This record gives sequence, C-alpha cells and structure tokens, in this order.
Amino acid sequence: MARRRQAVTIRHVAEDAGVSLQTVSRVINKEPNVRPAMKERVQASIDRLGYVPSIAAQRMSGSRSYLILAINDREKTIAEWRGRSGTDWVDQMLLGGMLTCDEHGYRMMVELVDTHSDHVERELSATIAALQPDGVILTPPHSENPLITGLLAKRHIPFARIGSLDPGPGIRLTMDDEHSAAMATEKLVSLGHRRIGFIAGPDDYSLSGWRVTGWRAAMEFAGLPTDGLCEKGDFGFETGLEAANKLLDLEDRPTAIIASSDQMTLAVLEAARDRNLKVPQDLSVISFDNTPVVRFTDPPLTAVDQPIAETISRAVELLIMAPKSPLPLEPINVQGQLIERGSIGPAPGANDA
Amino acid sequence: MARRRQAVTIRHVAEDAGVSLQTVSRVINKEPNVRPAMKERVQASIDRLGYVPSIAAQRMSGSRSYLILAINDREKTIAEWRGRSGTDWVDQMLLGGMLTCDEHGYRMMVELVDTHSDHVERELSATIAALQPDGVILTPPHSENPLITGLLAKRHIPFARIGSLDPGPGIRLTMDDEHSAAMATEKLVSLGHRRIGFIAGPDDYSLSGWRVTGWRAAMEFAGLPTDGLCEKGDFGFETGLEAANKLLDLEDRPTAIIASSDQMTLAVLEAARDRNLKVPQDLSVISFDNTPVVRFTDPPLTAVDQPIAETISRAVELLIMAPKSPLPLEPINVQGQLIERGSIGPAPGANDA
DNA sequence: TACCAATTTGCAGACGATCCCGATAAGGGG
DNA sequence: CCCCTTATCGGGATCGTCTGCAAATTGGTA
Repeated sequence: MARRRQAVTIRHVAEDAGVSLQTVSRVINKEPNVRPAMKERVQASIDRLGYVPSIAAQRMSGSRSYLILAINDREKTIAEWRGRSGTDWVDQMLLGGMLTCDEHGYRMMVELVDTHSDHVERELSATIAALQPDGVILTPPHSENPLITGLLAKRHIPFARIGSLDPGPGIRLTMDDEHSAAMATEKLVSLGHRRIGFIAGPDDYSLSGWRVTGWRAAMEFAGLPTDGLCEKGDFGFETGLEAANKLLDLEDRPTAIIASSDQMTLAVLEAARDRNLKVPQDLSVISFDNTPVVRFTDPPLTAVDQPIAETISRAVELLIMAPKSPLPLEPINVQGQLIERGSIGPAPGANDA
Repeated sequence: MARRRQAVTIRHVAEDAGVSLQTVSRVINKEPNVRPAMKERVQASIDRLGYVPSIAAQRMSGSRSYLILAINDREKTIAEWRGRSGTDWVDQMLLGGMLTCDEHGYRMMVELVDTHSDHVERELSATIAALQPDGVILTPPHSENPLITGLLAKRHIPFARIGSLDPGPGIRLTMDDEHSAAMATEKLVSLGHRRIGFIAGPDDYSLSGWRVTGWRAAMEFAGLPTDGLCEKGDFGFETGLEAANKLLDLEDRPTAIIASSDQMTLAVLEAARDRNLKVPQDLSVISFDNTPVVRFTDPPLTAVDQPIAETISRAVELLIMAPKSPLPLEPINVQGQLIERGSIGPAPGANDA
C-alpha cells in the first residue's frame, strides 16, 4: 500500500493565502498579534482547502497532543464487562469526558491498567511515552497509588485524582462521599429507623472510609448506635451477600441498610428475599452508584447518584486549562444526589413521627 | 511550563548500543535482516533505558499510527448515556476492541459522529486528517452511509462495516441477524405458539430487514401466518410501546412477541402489564441485544445475545493485518446465541406437543 | 585466491507543525 | 518630522522516527 501522506498541509494553506507557515500556525492556535484582516484571509484559505492540522505533527513539534488519558482499573473493568453487570464508570467517564473534550478540540482515550501488579509503573510509563497525553485522569483505586501519582508528578504531566482526598500532587475531585452517606442516613433516620446497617467498600479506596465516617456521624448526631452495624465488602455481589447476611442475622436486626455499591445492594435484596423480608416494609435499602440496573430491580432502588460524568467533565476542563491557569490545590467536591425510589419506607412499628 | 520532550529517544538507544538509528528502528519494527547478536544487543539497550517509541513521531514519518477508530452514532449514544438505559454497544465495543488492540500494541479510540447531518463527511474527514488512524470501524447506521464508506475508500483507509450486508468497499461483519431471528422464532414455534408478533427496527438499519426476513422465513416454514404481525419501532422504548400496543390490541392477539431491542422489549412488558397479561403464561417474549438490564426485569428476558465484543474483536484483527494480508470480500458472520430466561413458556391452551 | 551476490548496516533527507529570534511595519510622543 | 516602542510577520532550526539508497560486510563458489 502506498505511503499515506497528509492531503492538505499547513504549507498548502500558507501558499494559498500568500503568507508564511508561521502566520498560519498563529491563526490555528488563536495566538494574539495577528491583524484581523490577515486572520480572516488565512481562515478563508483553511476553510476552502479543508485543512486540519495533523495531531501527530503538532505533538512532534513540542506542543500539545490534544489528548486526555483516563486510567481505569483493568481487572475490575474487564470483570464488569464480562459479567455484563454494567460498567457505569466507563460509561459515565466517557459521557462526561468525551463530550467536554469535544468542546475544546481534545480527545479522550481510556486506558486499562492493572492495579495489583509490580509493573504498574512501567506499564503506565510506557503508555505515557507512547501517547504523550496533555493530561491524565486517575480513577479509584489508581488515584491513591503513590507510584502512579509520583510518576506523573515527576514528568510534569497535569493529572486529576478522582475520589481521593489524600494529600499529594494533582487535582483532587471527590463526589463528597462523607456528605452523601450522611444524607442517606439522615433520610432513613427521618423515616423512623433506629438501627441502620452500613456495608462499606474495601479499604484501598479511601472513599470507603469517608462514607463510613458520614454514616457514623449522622448516626451519632441522631443519638443512634453504630456498634456492630458496619460490615465490609469489595463492591461486588458475593462479598456484599456475606455482609448482608451478617447484618440480617444480628439478634437485633437492622431495619435499614445502606450499601456502598449497587452490586452489594442487589445482594442485600437477595439476602432479604431469602429471609422472607419484604422491601421496603420490613427492610429499607439505600444504594450507592445509581447505575442503570437499579431502576429494574424489585423494588427499584433508592440510591445516591454518583455524578461521575460531571466530575470527569470538571477534571477535563481543569486539565485542559492547566498550562495557562494553575491547578487548584484544594479538593473540589461535586455534590451527589439522593434519588428516591421504592426501596425505602417508614421503619416497621414506628408511628408517624 | 517547560516544553516537554521525550525522555528517551531512539538516538539514546543507538548511542547506548553503539549502532545507527536505522538499526534500532529495524529492531523495533521487527524487520528482517538484522543479525541475532545485533538484535539482542539493541533490545538490551531498549530494555535498560526503558525506551518506548513515540507514536506521534512514528506517524509523522509516514508509518503507522497504531490507532483504530471506532465510529458510533452521537445522538443515539448520548441519549443512552443520559437516559442511563445502558450503552451496551459502546461497552461491548470497548471490551472487544480495546483488549484485542492491546494484544497487538494498538489503541482504540471511540468517536461520536452525527448521522443525520449534512456535514458528516466534513466531520469525519477532519477526524481522519487529525488522527490518521490505521483502520476504522463503522457501527450501524454509519456502516451503510455511502458518504462515509466512499470517503474512507478514497483515502485508502482500511475499514470494517459492522451489521451491514450491503455490497461495497470495506470488510463486512454481521451478527447473522437473519439466522438469529429465525432461531428465536423456531424456539417459540416449538413451544406451540402459532401467532408470533415481531417488532422490527428502523429501516435505515439494514439488519432490521434481515431480522424480519428470518422471522418471516421461519414462520412460513412452519406454515404460520405473518400478515399484520410485524410492527416497527426505532429501537427505543416509546416507539416500542406503540408497536406493542398495536400487536396486543389485535383481534387475534399474538401469544408471543419478538422485539428487535431490549428497550422495545421492556415496552412489551409494560404493554402486557397494562392489559393484565402475565409473562410468560399469557405472553411469551424474546428480546434482541441481551444488555445487562434483561437479567433484572420481571421476569428476566430470554434474549438473542449480540456478540458485539467478539465481532469488533474480529474486525480489529483484520484491520491490523490489512497492510499485509488482503481484506476478505465476503461478509463474515459471527453467530448469535439464544439466552433462555423466564420470559418464554408454552403457548396458552396448547397441550404438550 | 578472487570474485560476485546476498545480507547487514549506516547516512542523509523527509514528514508536518511549532518555537526562537530577527526583521519589518505600525503607532505615539516630543 | 524623527525616533522609539510595540504590534505583526517571516526564516530557519527542531522534534523523533521512518524511507530510500549507498556502503560495508559476509559467505559461497569458481
């Protein structure tokens, strides 16, 4: 096959407009110090010839790659794909990220990286060298991996850490997990529940901790006990089931459970069914994530919506602006929302407050 | 910020190994005519320095971009994202595409393109010029857009058309829609159903037609009528509901319905509920797609699984091999599978066959 | 031993855009 | 009207890799 060359280059445009390459370049990059008349003339040539700059060449000559890289956990993502349990993170990342990138003439690429592997550093390092992105978005649990953050910081590549409050380099964006958990808890308290169980996520996600903190704070504020009411899972169905069983087998069984992911909440529904507990009459349930499945369960789940798309969108904007405006040092909180559906109701035996 | 340069270039490797740039290049690209000893020496330097070639520079010098572009319909994809109805196409494309790309050292990028727009051609053309991908994957309905296929053919960019049997340039890969529809129909016939309705997809997807053909053929083979039993939707919920209503309001109501998408099948469930028809006792239902939601409906849906991931994976492999081996002219069929769940049962009033 | 062909290696140029810096043109105060 | 500052524009080098061709090496044969 014949070697493929660029159809229209900056040179053609320059000739057509009768100006230098430099001037065309300035117009493309919207640089100042170009007279309006000149700018118009060049733009006309660009439009007429249908010229589009080659990103490869732009990157080569030391400028931007117009590429934002989004890093996801390989193992987790593939498991979700294979199991067809829905990959809401990827979906919502793409929604928020791609659309925002589009607006600014950038592209987003998703890259899967192994979390639990010795060569995370090499793997990512190679990707960076090959692609040379202008910015990187780290999703949990990568956002808390010091090897990764260290590597990016060393290379001076702007990056965003989603869902992490740990101090360190990079922009931090969270979905205010503490507040969200408190909000869910308060809702249940207001419905008269006094024993509210919580199923936390794994420890290597710091947001797991923040959610527990929010729940505990709201419980204590309401003067309610928390001892023995917090179990732990890994966001997946199986561990969620174990945790749910433990909570529902307690002598003084909770009348409501909040679980840190939709999959774990599905497990709670299953555990309740096994015990002939009706949701929401005997047990109220609130979930985290609000992925598509929660609308189709029986009953549909009340859930804390994680505004992933919006968060990623904010991250993209900040990264794109990075060369010009300094990155915010303080974490940015994007507020979650409690989407009410049929899985919660008044506490059994509680009169109207 | 300081201009970012490549950390380790081919030049460093060449110096380190004491050879010319050329030789290093040959080793990287696995070209013949390099003595084993030399190859080993260069490879050692590459490993030691952690060298990774810059894709931008590779593309610049006229070789590959190691990039496969997957084109999806913007409007449809965004609507699915926003509505959180599940975007199985994007998900499964990424699953099949990214993993296969990874294996070959390629990357996949998803690009959203407006289907119903005058400037499809310009939009795509600009993307091609900017990214210069080594291959393009077109999903329906883009796979049948002559403007797009013509453009790619003219630029000599290898491309794959998913879900289209139309003659023309490019590799064609289908999920054997005709056979799948026939398979679903036969299943219902074997359960004793005699009036089997079909809800087709929109006309601008040629696969819609093939599915109808498969259904009609299976019906006629069984000596069953088809008149008035085929309605049409646009794959979405609302039009699916209209179609379902029409079928269920027929004087001689069908006892089974096959719908061409999961969303339309959800609408069938809704329409059945409105009329107090029990699924599967009064009405059997089979869906197309098998997206994650179908496991959570009541009852879970029997569905024709669309092997999107596998199909895209095949497409990627063929595109990557394109420069060396010629592209197959005949369409490639990837067989779908009928996943049986609770939404089908024997026809009401039919004794065991 | 000498010679020719095939294999292996190196040199210079190209790819398309940007960056640095110098040259020219425009504008403003004395 | 002149000079100096600032806004505009252009020339040449550069980025990292590959392609085309020439040079050097190897190996086998007459």
